[in-house]
Amino acid sequence: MKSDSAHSLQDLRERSPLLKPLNDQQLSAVLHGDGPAMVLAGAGSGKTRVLTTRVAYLMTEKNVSPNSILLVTFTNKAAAEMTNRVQQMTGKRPQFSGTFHRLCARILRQDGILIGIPPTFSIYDDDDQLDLVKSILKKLNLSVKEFNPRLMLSMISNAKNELLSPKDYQIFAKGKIQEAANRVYQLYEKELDKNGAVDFDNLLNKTVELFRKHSNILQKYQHMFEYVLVDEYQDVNKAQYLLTKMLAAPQNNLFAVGDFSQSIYAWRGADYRNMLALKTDFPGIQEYRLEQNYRSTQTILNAASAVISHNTSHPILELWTEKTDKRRITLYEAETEKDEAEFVTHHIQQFKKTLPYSEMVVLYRTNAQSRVFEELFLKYGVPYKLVGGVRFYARKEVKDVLSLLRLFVNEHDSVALSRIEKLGKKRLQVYLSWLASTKKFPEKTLDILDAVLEASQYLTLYDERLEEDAERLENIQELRSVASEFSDVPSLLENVALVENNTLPDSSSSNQQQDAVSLMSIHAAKGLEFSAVFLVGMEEGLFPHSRSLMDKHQLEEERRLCYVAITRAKEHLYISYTRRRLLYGAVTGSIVSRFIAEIPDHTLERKGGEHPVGLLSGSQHLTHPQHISRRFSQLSDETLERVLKGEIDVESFLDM
DNA sequence: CCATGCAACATTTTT
DNA sequence: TGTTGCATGG
Ligand SMILES: Nc1ncnc2c1ncn2[C@@H]1O[C@H](COP(=O)(O)OP(=O)(O)OP(=O)(O)O)[C@@H](O)[C@H]1O
Repeated sequence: MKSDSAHSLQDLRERSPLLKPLNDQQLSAVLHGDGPAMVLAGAGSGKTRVLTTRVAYLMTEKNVSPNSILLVTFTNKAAAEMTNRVQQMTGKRPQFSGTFHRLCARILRQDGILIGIPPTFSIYDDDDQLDLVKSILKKLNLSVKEFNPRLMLSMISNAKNELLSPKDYQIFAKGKIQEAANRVYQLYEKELDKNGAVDFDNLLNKTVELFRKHSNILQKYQHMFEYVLVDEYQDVNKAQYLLTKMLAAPQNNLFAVGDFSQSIYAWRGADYRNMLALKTDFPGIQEYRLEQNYRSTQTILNAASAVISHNTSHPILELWTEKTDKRRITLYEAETEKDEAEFVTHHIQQFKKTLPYSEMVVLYRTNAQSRVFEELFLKYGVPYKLVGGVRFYARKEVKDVLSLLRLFVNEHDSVALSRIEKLGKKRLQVYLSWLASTKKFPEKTLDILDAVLEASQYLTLYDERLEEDAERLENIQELRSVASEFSDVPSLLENVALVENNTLPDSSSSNQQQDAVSLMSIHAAKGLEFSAVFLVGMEEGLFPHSRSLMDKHQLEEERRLCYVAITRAKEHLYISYTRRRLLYGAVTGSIVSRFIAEIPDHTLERKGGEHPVGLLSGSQHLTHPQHISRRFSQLSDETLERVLKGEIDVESFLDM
């Protein structure tokens, strides 16, 4: 198959409409026969196109049953998009197409009982996890002042990402903080067990455990999934790596696609070196490369590649393009974040003459930055769509109602229990006895939800005449309408836990429009593309984020994030930063991001501010000594703490 | 036992 | 800035 000459590739393209829109490199990858393969390719080179086309090709030309295809991606959105494309091409959908977490949830519902996980298990999100950690700290008589629950949780999560069980961790834990984390971890896992609950990390880890302990179950799934295809492989963690390896065996029909330079999830255990590990674990693996970029102009690619070339710890894949549009990247120095947003809004309105809003996006490092843009968009009537941010399902009233439902499904869920208890002991008692004494519950999900609301008298907590309460009640209505779409409560709960940060589909009219500008974090933009990209807030401390300045690897991850941001743009790229910015309510002087200095000058066209870029322009303005010194002392304290705990090695500490 | 108010506090990124 | 937790008072 792989020895096809260019001539017969052309033949194939002629014969199959499916294969027509592919270049030679893409086509060879799609046509890969059996056995392991990986596609290494930079941004916009058609990795996703190759993946979806290969699935279609397997199903139509190779007579592979859709039921034996496993297609894994990292977000539900990407999964939906891929499923769609495959369905358009073939009219069929793979047996499974979704995230690792969803796959694991499904497997554990089915077979988790073998390792003590009941089919009714609750899924704990980070709020639930934090609640659990806090309650354990209390139980252990450890002060939350001394042992920050968030820190405890992240240490536990890091351990889990390394697949360290509580027993394993016990051996490594050294020093006060780690020993405390160790004690918490031991209890934490016990509590999860008792509660019949699984946290995000355990969805993956417990599935690995299940496969290791019960080879017959593993075999069942191996048999089911003859072909395993994974997108964004640079972002798999240890458990995900093992899962793909286990599931692909014994035929090893593994097809992994990725780009080192787009690895942006190291902070949650992802490791791009897993892509290199494939070469060791599958010595015969066939490697494909795609080098033509179809998305961006040469100018944009030049900028992206100049930035990423400052990274030294991973390979960088080359790209070229035929889009030779000479338009330069606009760099704008804004006075304040409001000025920045005005600038962006103005240009969006200009672009509207030639582009739909949906082809424009504002990208930022942190979700908090979306606020000013929302305000100005509202003011100027620009329709927008906020992706991510304050999660609908993280809102208090929504979580409360979900906790009521969780208790309905799983009475052992102590986190849900104490949440309801906070609403009043009596209310909890009444609710529990209703659960215990009711013989027959309604059938429909929505009817159950309504019965639950009635029994708990939850709605009486709010007064619709108060603005704030009215909004909460509205959110509950929204949840009701979501509920009505599910056939049973467990699947409602699972979806709510696993579906990524859907924004509140609130009533503000600008949210309802289909043609709208997107507002999202760079992380959320991975895999997407837009004609016009506004990359905002390019300031030291914000991007790269202050919490990553101390470690070389974290800084490189920020740079990869910058690469991802730049490469989202098809034609127009606007980059901006401010001279001073409101941070937690206080004015702070800003410093231009170092990444801007890494972009070649000739690709840029400067607007705003008269000061040369790359200097500390604006920083002499309006500095607030208190604020700055507080932030700096926090930084060094925390750094020191991490060095002491061994999270940062001494060498890189001295490097800083 | 519960509601209310104020102060401290914290903030990256998300499955 | 928005939230969360704690202290106060009913
Ligand atoms: N052979 C081709 N001819 C024309 N356009 C193509 C071709 N291959 C891909 N494209 C287009 O290039 C763009 C980028 O493709 P795709 O999203 O698959 O790239 P990617 O490598 O997955 O990108 P990223 O790494 O950013 O996720 C898409 O708009 C796609 O339709």
